[in-house]
Amino acid sequence: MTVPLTVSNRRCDALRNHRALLEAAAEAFGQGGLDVSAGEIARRAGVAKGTLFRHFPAKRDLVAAVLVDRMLQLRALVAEISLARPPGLAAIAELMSRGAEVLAGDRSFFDAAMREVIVDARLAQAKLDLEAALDDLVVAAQKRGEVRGDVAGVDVAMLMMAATNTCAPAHEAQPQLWRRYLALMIDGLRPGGTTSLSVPAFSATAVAAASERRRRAKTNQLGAVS
Amino acid sequence: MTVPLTVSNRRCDALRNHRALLEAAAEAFGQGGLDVSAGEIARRAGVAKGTLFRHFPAKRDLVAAVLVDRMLQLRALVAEISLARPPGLAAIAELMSRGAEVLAGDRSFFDAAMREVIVDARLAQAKLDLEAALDDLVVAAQKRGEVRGDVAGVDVAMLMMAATNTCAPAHEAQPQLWRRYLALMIDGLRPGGTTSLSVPAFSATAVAAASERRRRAKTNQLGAVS
DNA sequence: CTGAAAGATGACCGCGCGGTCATCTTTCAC
DNA sequence: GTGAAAGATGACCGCGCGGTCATCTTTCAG
Repeated sequence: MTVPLTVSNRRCDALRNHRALLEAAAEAFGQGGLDVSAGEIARRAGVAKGTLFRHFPAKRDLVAAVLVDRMLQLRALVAEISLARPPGLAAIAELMSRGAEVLAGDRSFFDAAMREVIVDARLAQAKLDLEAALDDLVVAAQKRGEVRGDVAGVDVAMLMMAATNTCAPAHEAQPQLWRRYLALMIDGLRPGGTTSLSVPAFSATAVAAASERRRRAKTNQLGAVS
Repeated sequence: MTVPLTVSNRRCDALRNHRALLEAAAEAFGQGGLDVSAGEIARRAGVAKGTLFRHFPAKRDLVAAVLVDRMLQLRALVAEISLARPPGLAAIAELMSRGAEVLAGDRSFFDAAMREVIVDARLAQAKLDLEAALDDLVVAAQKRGEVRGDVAGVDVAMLMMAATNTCAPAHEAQPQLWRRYLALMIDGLRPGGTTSLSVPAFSATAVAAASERRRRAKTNQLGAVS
């Protein structure tokens, strides 16, 4: 029996184009948000539009792939900081700072992409991994009394996004602006806060469930008409 | 000489349609963001598409008009709280909470609209008024030692937007989620923070200048080609 | 070297958008 | 009541988008 020598069963030119498309998409989305057209991305990657849609059947698949890359990048950042630093608020502050740097480079792509509810198995897994790693970091800091007890890992991600997204319109004029608001938010993580959080943290599953509910409602409505 | 009896020199049906369009646009943008089409807004207002473009020559003029309304609403909120409460962090906290309620109802419209650099005299004036009122509130709280000395009025607005915009994707599933992050941010406003802000606050003029610079660069580039 | 399969190509499609305009309707001063 | 001007109308336009497909090109096992 024959065993393939290459790990991937795809042709080498296909692999090259796939990588070029991902790279071009990451750069284009980072500069212009989700409004960058598929044709423009194909042009930047040096391939034809048809090739793009051969590798990514719909635009949202390309978006999902770029998002997965970003998630893995953030996940690696958490791992790096967890190994290099004692757990605590300082480690979380460094993570937020360097993580926000990544997000700020994306302009509003990350934000815009999160608004679309994208169903993609790898993306979901990357999200779960990242959130779990963040939870570990937060729990360790809480045990040392450096972070208030009522926050979770996902809150750290939300605050990073809050700082970078809100400053995205000013990115050209004030590229470091997000640092200002991130600093305020980090101080808000200290224990001794006077304001009760009063609401549970962001929940991706709750969002997905609501989106699904709305989809079904719309489908039923359309079905009743016809 | 004849003196007009009506304050406006427009016909009464035109006034009615103008108001209906503004109302429909505010509701539609609040539900679906800037992507809601002009045709859809006209339909909701009960007029034809041509009528919309008679009152607002371009879609961005309609957006600007709705934004001005929101700014005035927030401005009135600041005035109300300034009169009803002693100045201090508690007053700012209430303002942020009630202001964020307004913004959260808009979903991501406010956010999306701020990303487009809209040149509109009345909008610019409304922004300045709002910012000045916020500055007064913050300065008073700083004098009482309840707010760290290195924040400004515009920071309060930025944090309100940060909390609501970041939670906008979850609005359906967790309509109160923004309260959680707003609470963290308010605690970050207290004095005694360990993190230096290190960057000046958001500046609308800097953003406008950068946008203008980019526009001129692009124009020159196109001009050189032809 | 060869041929068949995998991949690349770009002209093409339908759609819905922002915006226009010739034509019809309403208002209101006189 | 009347006429003229202001306003309302909706068919229409050009555009650029996401996505398709018949045709041509490249790869690579045998």
